Amino acid sequence: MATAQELTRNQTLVLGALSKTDGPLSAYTLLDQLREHGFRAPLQVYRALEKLIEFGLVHRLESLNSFVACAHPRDHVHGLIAFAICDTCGQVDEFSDAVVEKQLRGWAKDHTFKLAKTTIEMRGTCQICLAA
Amino acid sequence: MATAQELTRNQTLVLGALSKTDGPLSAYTLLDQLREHGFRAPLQVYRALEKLIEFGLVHRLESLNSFVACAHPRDHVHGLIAFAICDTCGQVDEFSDAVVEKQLRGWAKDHTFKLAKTTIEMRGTCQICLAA
DNA sequence: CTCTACTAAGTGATGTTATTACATATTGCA
DNA sequence: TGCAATATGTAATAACATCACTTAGTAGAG
Repeated sequence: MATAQELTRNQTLVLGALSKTDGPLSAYTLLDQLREHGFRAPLQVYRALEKLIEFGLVHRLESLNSFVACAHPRDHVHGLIAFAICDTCGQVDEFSDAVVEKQLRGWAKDHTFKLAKTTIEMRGTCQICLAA
Repeated sequence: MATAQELTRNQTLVLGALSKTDGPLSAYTLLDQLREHGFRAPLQVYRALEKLIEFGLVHRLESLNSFVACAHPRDHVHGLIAFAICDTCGQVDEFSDAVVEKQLRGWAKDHTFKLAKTTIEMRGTCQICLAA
């Protein structure tokens, strides 16, 4: 499997755009931002995203239909990841919780459910926006 | 706030369609099923869903862009709900886990994050499909 | 070296999900 | 009755995602 060392041009461009942005971006926002680099069609973005997600460099936020660069790309195998998304400013906080992971894996084991992927997304208001 | 006793015609139709179906339905599938009852436009479905979700009678599955009838509509105030979704047969298992809820609420408290809504969705293969 | 198989990329069309904007109707109640 | 609030109808459009087909690059087998 390819690693971060061997990203293609399109993958590099998409990851770059996500990395320099302080929050999630939709596929079409990415497309618009990358038009100046030659992107013409949604599929160019979606294909790059698919690989980047596979590599663990990008996460998809299901409740937002958007994408963020992974906050901890060095940790090759971080377990289950949770997100706290501020509905006011759009900031995303990425974290892991071993207890939550243990509980959910336990449920899956108890119910003979073969877990492929888990989504945990908390929506609300972040500290900064609460203060403002 | 309205309760299950006072659903409008459209809400009743949408909830009925979801209830008699053994799995999640998309808004447009609901629309198609309800055309014979006079539905003509997506908004009729989305507006009914919005209210039903507010009433706690329906849940939205973010990772599927679909909707399911609540498995425990009697429990007025069940806490945080998690879903196990079989990617093979589409079956959805709805459950609560007090420990998970405690952990996530704890994270929110520690980070002064005002929690509005939490999504937990596990994707994988259910027991029945594993056996098959 | 060159054939083949595989992976990546380009392009247009299309499919799917969700909302905006505006008009009309119904309901609860002073 | 008449007002306010809620619900509904309808068309258009926006936002998100994939399909089908084509072309190009790249790595290994022979």
